[in-house]
Amino acid sequence: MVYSIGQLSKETHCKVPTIRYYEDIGLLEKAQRSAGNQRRYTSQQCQRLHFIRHSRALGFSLDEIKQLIHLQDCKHHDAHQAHDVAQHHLVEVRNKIEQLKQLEQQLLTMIDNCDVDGSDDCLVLKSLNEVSEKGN
Amino acid sequence: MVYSIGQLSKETHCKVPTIRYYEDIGLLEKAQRSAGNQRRYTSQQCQRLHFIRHSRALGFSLDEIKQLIHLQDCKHHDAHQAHDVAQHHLVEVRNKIEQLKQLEQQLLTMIDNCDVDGSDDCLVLKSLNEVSEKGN
DNA sequence: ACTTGAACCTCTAGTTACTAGAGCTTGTAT
DNA sequence: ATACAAGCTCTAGTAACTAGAGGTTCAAGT
Repeated sequence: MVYSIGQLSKETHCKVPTIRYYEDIGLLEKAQRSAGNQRRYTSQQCQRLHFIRHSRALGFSLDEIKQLIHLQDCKHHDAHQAHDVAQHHLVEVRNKIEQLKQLEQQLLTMIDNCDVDGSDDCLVLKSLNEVSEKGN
Repeated sequence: MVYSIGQLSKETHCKVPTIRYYEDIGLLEKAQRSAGNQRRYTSQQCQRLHFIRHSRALGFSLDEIKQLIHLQDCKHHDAHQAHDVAQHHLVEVRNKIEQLKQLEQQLLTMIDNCDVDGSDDCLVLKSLNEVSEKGN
């Protein structure tokens, strides 16, 4: 099976300029070209792009994905390196969730305070104007 | 009270280049200048920068903050517009939390599967290679 | 008054992960 | 043979800053 860039795009739900971008930064190897200089992809490359998109959907950065791909290509890697990358990413995701939950609470408090008040001024603005001496 | 940019930076925990950046994009009004062309800030501007940093800490985008500032400056605004901006932001934060929780689950599953297996290959890579037909 | 050095100035470019557009060429179907 | 979709390259734009170069000003100490 040989794919044009448009076909690959449909297959992987990855936009055409994004595919070219991945090639530019060396995440996808340079595609073969047709007689007229158009990109032609193999199933292997399609598989790799699936891997990249799947990883992106899980929130891995392009840099992390580069590492994962390297681990895949390097036969003699430590079995647990990919595991470590994933583990590290999990920790980051959990931190992010914690941060956002705190944020949610602060927003809620702000909005609720405003609801209680029947006055002309929205307390949201007042609340944002209060200098929080706590954070850093 | 008059502040130099460095003093303002300390007061607000906002880096110097960031303050200049905010001025560039029109989020902070242009500062007065000393005889030697250095920026001089008033307490009002300090207050405004506090407002901006506080809002950023709550995850508002610079665009949203521009709206909030406009609401503050415009005397005859609808009392609930700022409320709406905050409410909308809250929804976004909650969506983000939901997404991240799903992500956390997928990562956990991936990592756990790998732990169970005692083989040479880390299943994290295998897992990322599986084409998920579900997502879009 | 003079000197030193920290803090300031402007301007350009880099970061992440793409996206959009201009202007041109190729592939394919009729 | 011709039309037009799809491809090509290259540049620039997005968000929210950050870093660096190369030069100027301020304030404190002598």
